[in-house]
Amino acid sequence: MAKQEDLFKNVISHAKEYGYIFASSEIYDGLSAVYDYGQNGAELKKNIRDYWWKSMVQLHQNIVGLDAAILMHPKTWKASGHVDAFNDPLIDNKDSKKRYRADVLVEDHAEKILQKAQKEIDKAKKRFGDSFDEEQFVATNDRVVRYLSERKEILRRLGDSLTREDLKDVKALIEELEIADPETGSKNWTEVRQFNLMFGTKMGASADSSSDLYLRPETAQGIFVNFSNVQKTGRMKIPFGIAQTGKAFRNEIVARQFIFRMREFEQMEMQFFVRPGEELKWYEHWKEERIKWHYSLNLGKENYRFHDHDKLAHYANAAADIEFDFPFGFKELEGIHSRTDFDLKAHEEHSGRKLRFFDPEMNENYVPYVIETSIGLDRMFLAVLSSSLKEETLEDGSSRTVLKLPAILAPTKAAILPLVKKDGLPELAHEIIEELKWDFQVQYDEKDAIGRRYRRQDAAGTPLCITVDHDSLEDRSVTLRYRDTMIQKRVKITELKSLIQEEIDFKTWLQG
RNA sequence: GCGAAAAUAGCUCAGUUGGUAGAGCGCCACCUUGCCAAGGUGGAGGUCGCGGGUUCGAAUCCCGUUUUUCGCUCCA
Repeated sequence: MAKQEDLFKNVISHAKEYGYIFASSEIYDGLSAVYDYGQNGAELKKNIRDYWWKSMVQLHQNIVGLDAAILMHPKTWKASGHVDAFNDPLIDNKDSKKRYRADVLVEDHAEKILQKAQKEIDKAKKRFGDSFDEEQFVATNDRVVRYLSERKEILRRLGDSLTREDLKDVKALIEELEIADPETGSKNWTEVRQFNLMFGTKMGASADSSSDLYLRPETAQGIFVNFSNVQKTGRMKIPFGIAQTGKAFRNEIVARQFIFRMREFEQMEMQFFVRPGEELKWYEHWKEERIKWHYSLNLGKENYRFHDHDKLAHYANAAADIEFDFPFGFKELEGIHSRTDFDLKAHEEHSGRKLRFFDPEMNENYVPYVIETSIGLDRMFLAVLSSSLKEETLEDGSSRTVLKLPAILAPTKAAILPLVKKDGLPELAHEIIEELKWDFQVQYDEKDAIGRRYRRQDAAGTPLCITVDHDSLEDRSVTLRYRDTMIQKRVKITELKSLIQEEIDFKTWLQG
């Protein structure tokens, strides 16, 4: 376990040292669970996104892209269920560490008072028998009247406080009523806090004319609300998919583990629309397709596993996660969900628009069922980064740090290194860069001994080094050195382009 | 959110009973070497997380606060 922690710390500090990931606004002490991608991180992230996009959109005639806005009409989140499902006042008990809904605690307490009143009524009923006038008793009996008005007052105040969002008063109420933890009896409570997973914001410059909006907590809804636009303008026939990458925001209660769970994160997802009844077939299909995509990057098959959900979300009829063995254990990397027609139907109801497809084969129209594949780009980034960082012991007993990124994802494809920084070698190196930069991200480095420069590129994840020496001036050849094997080859400068291309060829990578 | 720990140079850290900061690596310049890291010379860089307090004097003691990490908790 301690070893795992060390490994994770290594990944984090390596990510910073080599310009992959920085804490957000670090000069102001950082912002919790928000991170920035540095010069190399931005490249790696873009390359992962491209690898996904190409495999989804470019390779499938029936999948098209979309780039929906982060801000959406507020009704979207009513329809999706996000507004109601994640808007609770919560309170923690400091002793038992249990978390409760504050309003439920108070309501339960009020219910108990009602039961007390009921007991009085029942007792009286027994005593007086048939002559018992319940209405009169309830209106006049001191105890019952007191109980009932007490209960009424509590509920009135709770409702009041909640409407005014006065959480301090809810806490005060809990304290005044001496409500205890139902399980342990402890009255040691934290403050009441409103938990809403969605970030709110305002549209419109002045406060009084503005309307409340949310930053989207998932990108999926942007696809659903555009279903008809894309289907009609793209003349899409079922089955077809819409793919999208983009930022989403969640106000996580606890956001931890580096870029694994961030408040601002990027999703890559594809919603695949199918005929009702065929969804489970397609669900299996995409499970298989997606795991193949992951395997193609050679991060190690043993690092992946499926986790099928037993407990399904309100909208799903089948769901599985692809989990990855992160430095802190197997965790969700991608979700594949059979979302049924829940979302499109909900949007039909809330918008009053038809979100349907006329199926000529069946000669009927229907709300399509949806298979969703949704992968966290930042999580994929972490999976790639953490599984690529290796500490190797070489034959001579020395060690080197290598970032064995899949070459197709590496930020820099090749470093061009003059053996010495004189005798015209830097000039030739720059000529080579001028030649290669049109096709590849390449980098020049002349500082320090050649061996040290190799190691520096190893640690940064550059798959190839090209070294220019004195012979190069004569024979127009250079040394090509491979990061993973450390093997060196003498090659013609004119061959470089195709040799680099070979290392990062999309088809070769994806088809393994 | 609760509990614990930490915060000193870009990084890793030292700083003795309180006397206004050091090392190694890295970085920059120059010299030297030249195909698998750590040669020489010179140099830049820190109001010791922030705010108070005690004291003649605080990186060091006290209080508060912020951030980070770990555990618990939560997780469409």
